[in-house]
Amino acid sequence: MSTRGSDKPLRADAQRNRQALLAKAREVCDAGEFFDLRFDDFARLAGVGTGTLYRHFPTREALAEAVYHEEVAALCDRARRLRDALPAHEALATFLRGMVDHLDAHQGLARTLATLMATSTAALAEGGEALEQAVTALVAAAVRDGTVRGDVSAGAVMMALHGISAAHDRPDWRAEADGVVTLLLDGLVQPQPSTPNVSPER
Amino acid sequence: MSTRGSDKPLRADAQRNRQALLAKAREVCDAGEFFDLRFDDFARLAGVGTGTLYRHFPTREALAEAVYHEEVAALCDRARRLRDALPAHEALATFLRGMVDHLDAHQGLARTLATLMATSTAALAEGGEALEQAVTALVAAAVRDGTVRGDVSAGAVMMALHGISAAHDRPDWRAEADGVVTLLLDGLVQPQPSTPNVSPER
Amino acid sequence: MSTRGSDKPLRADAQRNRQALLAKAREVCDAGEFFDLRFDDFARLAGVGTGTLYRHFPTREALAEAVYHEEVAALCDRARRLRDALPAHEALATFLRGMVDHLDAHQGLARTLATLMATSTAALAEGGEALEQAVTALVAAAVRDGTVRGDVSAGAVMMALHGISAAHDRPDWRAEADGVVTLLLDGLVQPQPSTPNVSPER
Amino acid sequence: MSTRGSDKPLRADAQRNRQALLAKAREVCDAGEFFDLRFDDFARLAGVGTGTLYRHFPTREALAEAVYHEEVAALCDRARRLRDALPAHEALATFLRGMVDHLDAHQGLARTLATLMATSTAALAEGGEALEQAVTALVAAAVRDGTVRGDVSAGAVMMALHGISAAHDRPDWRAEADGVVTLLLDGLVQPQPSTPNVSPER
DNA sequence: AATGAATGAGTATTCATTCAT
DNA sequence: GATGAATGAATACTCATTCAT
Repeated sequence: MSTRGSDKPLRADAQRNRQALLAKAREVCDAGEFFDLRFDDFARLAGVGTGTLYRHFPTREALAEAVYHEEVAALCDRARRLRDALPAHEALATFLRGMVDHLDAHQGLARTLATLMATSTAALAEGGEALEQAVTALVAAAVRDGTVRGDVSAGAVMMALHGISAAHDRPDWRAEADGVVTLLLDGLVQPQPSTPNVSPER
Repeated sequence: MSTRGSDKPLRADAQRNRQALLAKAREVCDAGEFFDLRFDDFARLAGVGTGTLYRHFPTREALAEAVYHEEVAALCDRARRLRDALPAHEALATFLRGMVDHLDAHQGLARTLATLMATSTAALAEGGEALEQAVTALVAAAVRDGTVRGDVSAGAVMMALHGISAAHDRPDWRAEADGVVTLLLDGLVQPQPSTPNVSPER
Repeated sequence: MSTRGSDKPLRADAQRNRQALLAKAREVCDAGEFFDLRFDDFARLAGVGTGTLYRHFPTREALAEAVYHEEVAALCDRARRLRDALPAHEALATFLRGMVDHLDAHQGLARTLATLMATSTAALAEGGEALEQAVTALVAAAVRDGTVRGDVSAGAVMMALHGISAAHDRPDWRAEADGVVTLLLDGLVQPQPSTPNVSPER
Repeated sequence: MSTRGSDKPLRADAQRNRQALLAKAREVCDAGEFFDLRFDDFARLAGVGTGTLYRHFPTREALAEAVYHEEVAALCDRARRLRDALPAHEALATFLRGMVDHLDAHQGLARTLATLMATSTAALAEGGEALEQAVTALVAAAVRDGTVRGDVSAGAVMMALHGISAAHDRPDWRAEADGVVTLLLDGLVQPQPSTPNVSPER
C-alpha cells in the first residue's frame, strides 16, 4: 500500500525529496498554515528546488491531496478494524467519536481540509469517496442488525462530519461537535414509535 | 439595526451606486461566482468606478456581509414569526426544514457563504451571531416546554446547518440534507430512557 | 490621424504615460535591443509602473506594433508624395532607394522588424498591408505608363525589401542592398525583346 | 569537412542516439515547430535522456546547424553539378528556380531557417558561407562568360534568396518567389545600353 | 556514455489599493 | 462624491543546464 498511484519506483533521491516535501506539507497543514504559504515556500522548507516541488506536486491541490490521502487511509483502516471488532452500532458510535477526537487533535488539518472541501477540488473526490465508503459500510452493518434505522443514508452522516470539521474554529467546538455526534447517534436508533414530525408548509 | 454603521443619510447618487453594487453582488453570489471575480469587477459590473466600490465596501468581505445581511435578517424574522406562531418543537422543525428549502433555492449563495464561513472572516461574525441567536431562541423555547432535551446546545444545530450548506454540491444534496435534519430532530426529542451509548475508550 | 485606433480620448496622464512608453520603446528599437529587454523594463525605463505598461500594451508585440505603425505611416506618406511629384518609374526607384537609406539609418529598427516579420505576429499584418498598398500603387502607376513590365506583382518587390531588411547584418549590407534594388529596377523595365530565359528542368 | 568537429568515431549506441536526435529534429523543423519546442523535448521525442541531447548538441543552435548542414551540402552539390553541366547563365537560373522549388517543398524548414537567419546565430555562419560560395561561383562564372553584368555582387542574390525564404508565409508565396527570381535574372543580364536610372537625390 | 531528477534564476502577469483628475 | 488610470509588490511557473546515479 504505497502512497503513490503510479508504480514506477522512484529513484532513491526522488523518493527522498518527495518524502521531505510531504513531511513539511503535513507539518504546515497541522499548523493550519497551508494557505498562508506561497507555493514555492514548500520547496524552500523541504530544502529542495522549486522545480522539484512542481515535478512532484504540480499544484497546491495535488500536494494537499497527498497529505489528505494518508489521513483518509488511516481513518478507513480504523473504521475497518472497528467494524471487525465491535457490534455494528457500537462500531459506528466509536468511529464517530474517534473522528471528533482526531479532528480535535489535528485542528490545523481539519481547517485545511474544510477549506479544500469548500473549494471542492475534484482531486479530493477519491479520498472523500474512500472515507464515505467506510462510513457507509459502518452504517449498513448497523442497519442490517437492526440497531439503526434504514431510512437515512450514510450521506447524511458524512454531511454532519463535514459540518463538524468545517466549523472547527467555533469557540466551543469540542462540546458542540460531541453534541452533533450525540444527536446523530440518538437520531439514528431504530425509529421511535412516532416522532411528532411537522409538515413544513412554508 | 441599520445596514450601515454610520447613519449619515446618503446622497441620492451615492444611494443609487450602493444599491447597484449590492444588486450585482447578490446576483453574482447567487450564481456562485463570488470568488471567481476580481474585486474590481463588482464595480465594473455595477457600472461604477473602482473608487466608488471601495468607498462603499472597503473589502470583499464587507460586500459579502452586506449581501449576507438581508439574508440573515430574513431568516431571523422567519424564526421569530415561527416562534410566535407555533409550539416550540414544531417551530424549530419548521425552521430547519425551511432552511434546507432556502439553501436549495439559493445554491450559489450557499456555496458562497460556506466558503466565507470556512475562511471565517470575522466580518461575518455579526450576521452569524444574529442567526445563531435566533436558533438558540428556538431551541431554548423547545427545551423549556420539555419537547427537546436540554443537554445539547444550539451550537450543535448550527454546526449541522454549516455542514449542510458546506456540502451543497453533493449529488444527492437535497435528500441528504433532509436526512440530517431528520436525524437532528429525532435526536433532539426528550432523551429516550436509555440510548445504548458506547463509551469511546479509543 | 492619431496613433491609436480607438477614439476614446485618453486622460491627460494616460496620454503622457503612453507617449513615454512609446518613446522609450522606439529608442530601444533603434538601438536594436528590443528583444534583449525584459518586458517589464520598458515600464521601468519609461518611468511608469508595470501595470501601466500592460494596460497600454498588453503584449510585447502590441508595443512593437505601435512603434512600427508610425514608421510605416511615414513610409506610406513618402510613397504618396513621390507618386504625386515624379514620373511613375522615377517615383518607384526613388522610393526603393530611399527605403534602403532609411533602413541604413535605422539598423536597429530594421533588425527588430525583421525578427517580428519572421515571427509573423498577425498583429503586424495591418501595417504590412498599408506599406504593401503603397508599393502596389507605385508599381501600378509605373505599369500604367508603360515603364514597368506588367507580369510581376508588387508582392515580389515586397519580398525583396523583406530580404534586404532581414539581412541587415551582413557585413556588406549597404552595397548589397543597393545591388538588390538595382537588380529589381533593371529587371522591372519593360520586357526586353527576349531574355534568354532558361527552362528549369530541375 | 565532416559533420562533427572531432573525428573520434562514435560508439555504436552514441551513433544511434545522435541519428535519432537528428531525425526527430529534422522532422520537427519540417513541421515548422522548431521554436515551439522546449530544448529538452528533442530528447524526449528521440527517446533519449536530456544529458545525451546536450552531449551531442550543446545548444539549440548546434542542433539546428546539424540539420541545416545536410540541406546546405545538398544545395551546394547541386550548384556544383549545374555549373559543370550547363552554360553559366543557365546554371544560375536553374539553380535559383530549383531553390524556390526546394523551399516550396520544405516550407517548415524555410521558416526555421529564416528565423535562425534573423537571429543570426553565428553558428550558422559556416553553412551560410558554403552556400554563398556556391552562389558566388555560379555568378562569377556567368560574369566571366559575359552573360551577367559584373557590377552586382552575389551578395545581392543571397539577400534576395533571404527575402524569399523569410517571406514564406505570404499567401501568394510561390508566385511572388518566382517573380523575384525572374526580376533578378532579368536584372542580371548584361547591362542594357541605358537604364533610365534615377538619381536618388533624397 | 546514458540517464533523468534536481536545480533555481529568470520572467510574465495579476490585482488590491491609492490618488490625481 | 465619483472616476478609472496608475501602481508595484506579490507570486506562480518555466526551462536551460547540471550532475548524481
